[in-house]
Amino acid sequence: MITLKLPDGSARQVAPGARARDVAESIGKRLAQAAIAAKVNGEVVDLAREFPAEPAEVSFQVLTDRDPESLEVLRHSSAHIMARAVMRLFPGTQLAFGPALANGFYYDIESPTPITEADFSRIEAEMKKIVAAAEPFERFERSVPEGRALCSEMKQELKVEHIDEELKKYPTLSFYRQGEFIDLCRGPHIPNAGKLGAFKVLSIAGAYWKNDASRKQLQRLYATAFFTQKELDAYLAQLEEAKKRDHRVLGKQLKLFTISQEAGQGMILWMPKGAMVRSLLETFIKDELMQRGYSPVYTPHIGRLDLYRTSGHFPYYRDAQYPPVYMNPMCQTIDTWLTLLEKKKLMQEREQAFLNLLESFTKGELPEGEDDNAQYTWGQVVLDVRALWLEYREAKDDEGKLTSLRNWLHGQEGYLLKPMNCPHHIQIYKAQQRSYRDLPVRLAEFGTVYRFEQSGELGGMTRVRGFTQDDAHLFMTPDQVHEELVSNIELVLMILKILGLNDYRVRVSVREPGSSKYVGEPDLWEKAEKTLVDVVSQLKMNFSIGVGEAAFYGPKIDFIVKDCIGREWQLGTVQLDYNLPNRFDLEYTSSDNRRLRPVMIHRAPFGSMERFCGILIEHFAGAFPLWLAPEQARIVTVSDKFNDYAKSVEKTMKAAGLRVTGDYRPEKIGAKIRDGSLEKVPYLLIVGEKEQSAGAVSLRDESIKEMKARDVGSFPVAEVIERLRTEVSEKRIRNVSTASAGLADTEEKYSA
RNA sequence: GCUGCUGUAGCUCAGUGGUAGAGCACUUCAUUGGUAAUGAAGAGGUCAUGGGUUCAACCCCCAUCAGCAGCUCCA
Repeated sequence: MITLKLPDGSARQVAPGARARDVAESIGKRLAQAAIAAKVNGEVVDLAREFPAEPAEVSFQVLTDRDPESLEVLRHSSAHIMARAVMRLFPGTQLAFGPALANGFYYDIESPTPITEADFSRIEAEMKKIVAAAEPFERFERSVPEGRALCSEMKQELKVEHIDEELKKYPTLSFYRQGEFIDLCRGPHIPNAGKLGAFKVLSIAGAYWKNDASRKQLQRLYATAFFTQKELDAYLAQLEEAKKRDHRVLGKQLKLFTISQEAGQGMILWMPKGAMVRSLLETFIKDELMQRGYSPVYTPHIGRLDLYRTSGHFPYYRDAQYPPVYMNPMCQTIDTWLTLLEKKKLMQEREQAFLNLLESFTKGELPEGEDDNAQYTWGQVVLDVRALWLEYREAKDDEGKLTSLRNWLHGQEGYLLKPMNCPHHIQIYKAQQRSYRDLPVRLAEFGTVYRFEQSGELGGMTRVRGFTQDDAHLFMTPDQVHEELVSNIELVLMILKILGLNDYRVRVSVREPGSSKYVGEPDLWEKAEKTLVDVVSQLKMNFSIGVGEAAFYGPKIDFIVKDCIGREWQLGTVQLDYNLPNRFDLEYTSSDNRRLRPVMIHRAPFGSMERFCGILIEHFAGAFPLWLAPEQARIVTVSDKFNDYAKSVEKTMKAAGLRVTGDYRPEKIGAKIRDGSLEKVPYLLIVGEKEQSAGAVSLRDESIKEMKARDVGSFPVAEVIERLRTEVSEKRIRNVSTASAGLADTEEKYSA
């Protein structure tokens, strides 16, 4: 006999081979009816699963629609039901994977005729039929060869491939049958399709087979499912609400920023109100940094290619950069030539074309008189090209050709739009002799960088091609590292706290073992990674390890927050770097007069101003705290008889350092209040007969939820000024809603 | 970059193979109103761009650009 320990502490005996469903029935009929799955020793299993003889004692729980695990089971089963419907409507469909997600599920498929949004209603109708039939999910097992044969027989080639690549190491394969539909699947599943209360097919998108961009692209059908229609409706309503606070929507409505097709994709144009918010944030952090011993610096937006060859940015991350700017107009072409040769993709025909081009440049007379290219004369171009042409023809093999192209390009003057600020800051460090007494040197700059993100990645302010980091580089002795790390982590935490951004997680990002995308010696990496883990552990922070998330020069601690539609974004970052000091040969003089290598910390508490402000817009739903509000108060006159008094109030308040405007349109007061409210002005100051005679304003606080309670009474102007100034200096947070706008957050926020 | 969808007035969106509409916003006039929308009139568009099909294209086809969803990527 097997002993089951139930959640209420009681125990039950069952014979081996008994099913979870039998136990549920023996406990109660209603429980059995409500049962979705069971949990045995922490593992969720089918109700029909038989208890094995071993172990003799297990914990046991019946899961009903009230348990969160059940929803996951339901959604996974829904994926099967959806796949079954698709198979009926699109014969010959290949199935890949169909897992449950935090808010729904998907199934990756490949159908002979592509599915479009227009098919969603048909798919849903077919699913309804399957649900109405309420057929059971039946599990059965096969040996690997038998299972493979079964998949092959069903013409499910992707499943066969998966068995061959992954599953063949297991002793048996499990399948689930639902009517005519059989799917290779680990389970568990709901007892029958009738348990699916409400569902909706949401979207279709491309997804690579096994998440590998080099493999074929399948169609991924997204949907969601719930036990009741009411829950589904609530979820869809939440999605709608979240959309309204999307920073792209609010940014337009509140005139915070714009992106113009003419200025270029991924380029944020800060409008006056957005710029005000950013400027206030910058001032805030700048003041903090000055107190913490940072030195502000300024560096240009472009830098010589050699600088970035030394740092490693240029060679390591070509794909993510704007192409370099060369003085010689031929360089772009030679650069392409070199890249093709490096990637062994230079066809002979193509090579000949390049050579012909070079040769054509070496011929002909030089133009007489004034040259119309001020940066690089034709004479220089011809001489340069001729030198390369001669050398390249001499090259005996690909190696020789590569060398000639490389040497030539290295001799050409070129600039890169800077992808990072560190090399420039390093030059400032190097510009003078550094003693151990000077360290740590902390150089800070709001540095604008440019990265050529793939076009499909761009969106709003959170993923852009030009952005400004609240960057700083700290140069220190090895034994100062710990203290500097701690103080920077505290800075990030302080900022998040002041803004009420409490929904974040911490990740220690380390290198991917065996990957070639990192510079430096493994033992330095080892050391750096260990240091970071030690520091966050010591600070008793919850964190996860992000393998492969490190920067190419070192590991980092990232602070990641969610936007209102549930996507995660890295904001603050603190990075430890033993490599760039080596590459740039940085030194300081120690107390015993030796030349030693400093250590660097790169850190950006906001990450980028663009992304941070984007997240903030969503976090506050556009209603910024008073200290950040672009327009802190707006004077609303009851009629224009009071405009003169209102203007004097406006002047007084502006003189007191508050950002105040006046609405002097000949509109009715209700309309003006409505406009002010929609524009998320924190305070509206109503001015009419009573206020004018009393030297007062009537204060309307827009952060009060109940509209009728917003009128908080009449106060003397001086008192209102005092009140607002206090709120500003306290950086009081008004009206904060959760960053995820109530979206289900079933994932573990932290893992230790 | 890939797959799919979308692009009409400043904004949100209707629309038809026979050269365009609504609401809001804007301008003007009237109204001087006490805590979420006063009324009227007016102005405003090469229907993303470039080709093609057609007697005729905003509509159909192709390409490009951009946006959205997702995948891949993200120093």
